[in-house]
Amino acid sequence: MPLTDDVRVRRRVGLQAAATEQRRRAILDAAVQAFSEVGYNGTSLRDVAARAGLSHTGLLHHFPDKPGLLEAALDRLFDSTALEFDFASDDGVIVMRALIAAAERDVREPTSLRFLAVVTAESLVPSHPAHGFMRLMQQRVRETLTAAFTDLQERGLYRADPLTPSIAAVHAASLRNGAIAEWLRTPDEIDLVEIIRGQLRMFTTVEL
Amino acid sequence: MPLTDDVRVRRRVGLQAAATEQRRRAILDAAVQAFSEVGYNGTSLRDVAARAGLSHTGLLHHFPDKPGLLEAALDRLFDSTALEFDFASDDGVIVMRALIAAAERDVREPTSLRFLAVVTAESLVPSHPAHGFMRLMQQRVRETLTAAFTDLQERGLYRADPLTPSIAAVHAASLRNGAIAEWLRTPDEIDLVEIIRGQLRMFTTVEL
DNA sequence: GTCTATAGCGAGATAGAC
DNA sequence: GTCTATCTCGCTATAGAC
Repeated sequence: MPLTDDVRVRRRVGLQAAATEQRRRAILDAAVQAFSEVGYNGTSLRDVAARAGLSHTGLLHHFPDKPGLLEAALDRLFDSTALEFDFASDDGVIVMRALIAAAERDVREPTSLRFLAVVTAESLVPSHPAHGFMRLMQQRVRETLTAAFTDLQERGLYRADPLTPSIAAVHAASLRNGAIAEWLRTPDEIDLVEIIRGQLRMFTTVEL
Repeated sequence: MPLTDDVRVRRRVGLQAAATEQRRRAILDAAVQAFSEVGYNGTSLRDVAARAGLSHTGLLHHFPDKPGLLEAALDRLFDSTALEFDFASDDGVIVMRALIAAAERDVREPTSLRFLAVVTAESLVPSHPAHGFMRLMQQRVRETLTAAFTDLQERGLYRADPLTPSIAAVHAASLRNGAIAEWLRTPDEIDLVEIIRGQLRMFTTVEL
């Protein structure tokens, strides 16, 4: 039972909603760009708004405040990443390959990576608005990797002994984040994909 | 040939210089504390000055400006670290053991570690005042580790093949930085020393 | 060497017109 | 839905008294 039966009204409302959605996307794109360049703390709402082509009060019509803007940008990033790569698979081999595929995509298309790395780095201090979110993500990544290495071990494809799967998970997560930071500082001196692939190879007999 | 022969004047001047030096140290201690808690960007000169027990203008008598304060704090940290641990040794085994000893000290006494990690993280964005300094440090660490692994390889104590010493250096530096960040977020869930020792063991046959 | 006072800026957020 | 105008705040840095 629609609120209105007038098809012209519905169409107009639909168009408006689509335009608003497009506006929101443009603002989020601008925010990701700005955050990745100067960090969340270094970015002003006026800066984001200018990149998106509106005033900062116009921006605040679409998002409640600055932390809300960051949260929306992070949510969108994680939703799209989950769609693209199957980190949730039960199969450890698939997770290993997803890690490498994600690194290859990140090197080709580094905007999202830079955004996430910069915000992750900033959020090390507990007062940062994304601190809690990032700690949750860190724990989820560790759990995912632990499950993947455990699966490999049960299938006889694991060779990192005496490191346990949960220790190996910390190794893999730490090296990944550390290497991303090194790569962002000196992209010409590091082959990020090979660093990550090289470490995962030390943990499994599967060809990667 | 002293500027004055009056021993009382020399003594008074010496006492004053010592008091000033002590004041500078207190300010640097306060700055390291503040930076480690809320980061360089999140810290105001008023905050540092209050912790050190003087006004922010009084602080600016001892340091030229905010970037100058950060630089002085970083210089002091690296000078004291170089005194305490022999990272410059030609002997790869000594460097490996220094890395583990430094981690043990860091876990016991985490203030310096937290300061360095937070500033390292923040300085990922190029506009940060410590960006250049940290990139230099990153390259120096890589060179040091490459030399250490090369030394181990020449003495038949290296087992990370097919990883070359320079690749292993990136692995070691990245994992160290990444693990420090993980540990600072969830200190109870990670044994930082064992993570670092565990990785170095994968690279050498020496008992660590 | 340290202070008070203040200049000057840029930020986040709100009010109200259109 | 977007704007201009404004409020209020905190910051770095300087000037000048003591």
